[in-house]
Amino acid sequence: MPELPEIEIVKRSLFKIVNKAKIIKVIINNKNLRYKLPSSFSDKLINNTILSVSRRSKYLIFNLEKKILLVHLGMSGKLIIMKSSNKKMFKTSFYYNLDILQKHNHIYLKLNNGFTLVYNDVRRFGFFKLYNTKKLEKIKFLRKLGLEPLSKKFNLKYFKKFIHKRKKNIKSLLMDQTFVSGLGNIYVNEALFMSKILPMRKCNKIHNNEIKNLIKNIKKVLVLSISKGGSSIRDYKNALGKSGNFQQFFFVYGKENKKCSRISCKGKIKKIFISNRSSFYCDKCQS
DNA sequence: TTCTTTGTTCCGGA
DNA sequence: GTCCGGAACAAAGA
Repeated sequence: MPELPEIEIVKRSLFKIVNKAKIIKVIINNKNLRYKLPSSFSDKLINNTILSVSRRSKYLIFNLEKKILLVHLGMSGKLIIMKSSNKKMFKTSFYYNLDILQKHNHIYLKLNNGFTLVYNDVRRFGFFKLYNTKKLEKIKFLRKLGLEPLSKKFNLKYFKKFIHKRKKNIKSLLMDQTFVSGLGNIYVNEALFMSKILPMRKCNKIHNNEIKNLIKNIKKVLVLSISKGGSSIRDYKNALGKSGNFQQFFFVYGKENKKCSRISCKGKIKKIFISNRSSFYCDKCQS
């Protein structure tokens, strides 16, 4: 499930391939993504040059000359680079391998540099949206997003101000994209474990030193994950077909009934549902 | 057939 | 008006 680090890695891995490349052909196999692609999509996208790719939260922003192509990968979306001449494929992130099914290739963007960008999505919860503007503030998906977790402004002061008079549980707060944007279920579970805070704690009952530690751990787990992805990406050409190594860094996510990974802890990882989302925590060291 | 998975949106109640 | 939790939604695999 792509969250901020995975999107960041996709962005970085796309950098050399798509920058300054012109889209010379658009093939749509299935327009029924999260939002149905309008019939004008191909015509409006073709002949545009990709000036750069940036990221905001879990969104990829393809900066075209006079337009913006906004891409969200949903829960199973993947961008794959294909060498047009020999159909050889390169993954753009490490959280998936290359055993992908052709039938889930929904969009092909053929570039003028010999590469084709392929959008593959089993669940089709992702989307592509083309805007006739260069102004990010005009895009409703981006307008309401909270701070980037890695920004300096995401600190104790901001945290305290936001939770003033609020009392939702800490896990739902961290999942709230209008508060902090880019975290998903996995990193929220991991950061709370690292901070020894139970996911169901009310956010207004968490002490300042705990909040400081939590903020530190959120940044830490994101940076660590990006660095792991980076190292995997660097040799991705040699790692063709090799499955991702992402899961090995999880402490709690998907570890139900496993022993707590803290050496001195005798606890067990429990699974509960909070706001309909699976939540994992150690029953001994998180409180 | 039913359950699970996700981020996002919407809605009713407080 | 604002906040919160729960449900709905998209699709497909187990």
